[in-house]
Amino acid sequence: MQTYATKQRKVLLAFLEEHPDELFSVKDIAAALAGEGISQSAVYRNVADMEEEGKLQRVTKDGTRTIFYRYADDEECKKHLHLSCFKCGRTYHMEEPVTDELIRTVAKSSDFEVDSHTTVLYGVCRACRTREEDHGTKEKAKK
Amino acid sequence: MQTYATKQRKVLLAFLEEHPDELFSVKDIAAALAGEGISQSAVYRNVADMEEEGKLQRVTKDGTRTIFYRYADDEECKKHLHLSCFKCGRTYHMEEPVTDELIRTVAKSSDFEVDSHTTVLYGVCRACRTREEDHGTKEKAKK
DNA sequence: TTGCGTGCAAAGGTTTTGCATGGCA
DNA sequence: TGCCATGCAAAACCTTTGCACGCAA
Repeated sequence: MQTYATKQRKVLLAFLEEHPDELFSVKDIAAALAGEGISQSAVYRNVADMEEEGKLQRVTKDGTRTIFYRYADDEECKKHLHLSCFKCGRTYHMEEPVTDELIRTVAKSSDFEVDSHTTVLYGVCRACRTREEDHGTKEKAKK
Repeated sequence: MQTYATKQRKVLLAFLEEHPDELFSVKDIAAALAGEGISQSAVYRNVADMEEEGKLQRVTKDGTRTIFYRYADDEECKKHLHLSCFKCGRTYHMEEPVTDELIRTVAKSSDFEVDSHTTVLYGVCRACRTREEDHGTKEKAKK
């Protein structure tokens, strides 16, 4: 796996490295790289490889049944868990000590070894909560 | 949404209630209910509704690109997070106090509100770890 | 030169939809 | 009776594959 560094792989990798923390479906990637000389099947094959190699983390997004990916080959990122806001789609990085504590806690209480590469915590980020509150206020004000 | 209690919905619900903690793809459900007089499209439509209503939790399973669902309408289950073992696929229920603590910790450290309905922690359960160790031992013994 | 990875197009699956009909309230 | 939900089949999508060719090592 990943024996040749083809032009297509370089293009894909470069694209992903330039957009860390963003979520892409295979389709998104194919569309973004449409002019770069990489076919749709090459995207599929490479994404599948990269997921196996652990360079991509799979993330789901609320409404759709589609699977999204996030570039996750950063060394630092391997040490902590990620938070994905399902309002804005932004990715947040949990602090390492907090991550470690969380993993230890679960290990102790449930005898379960959480895998930080596969696991993503979903919820709502600060920015989105604030925005909602504002909306709420405005809505009230209107009435 | 969910205004009529049709025969098909009852069948689907009954099936899911009988198999809590198990993961099903839409296809699995359609297959299991093949003889029950519910069409594939009805399964699709109902599953989509139920997911929106929060009765089903979406879970990913390693290899495949398929999305699985877990019945999650139990009142107790709404109070805690779930752990999904990616070796055996079993679901584990995190204790409520631990869940609360985890959510509080993340809220405090990252200002992020974890949603226990959307979030699933993936990893390896005790049983699977033990099994692997055994294998390891056996492998060594062989050499 | 060797053989992996690519592109293309076809095949294989999965999910969604339109429309007429049946069944719940 | 009035509508919502279903079934069926077609359409729309998405993903995988076979094969010949090009390119990295």
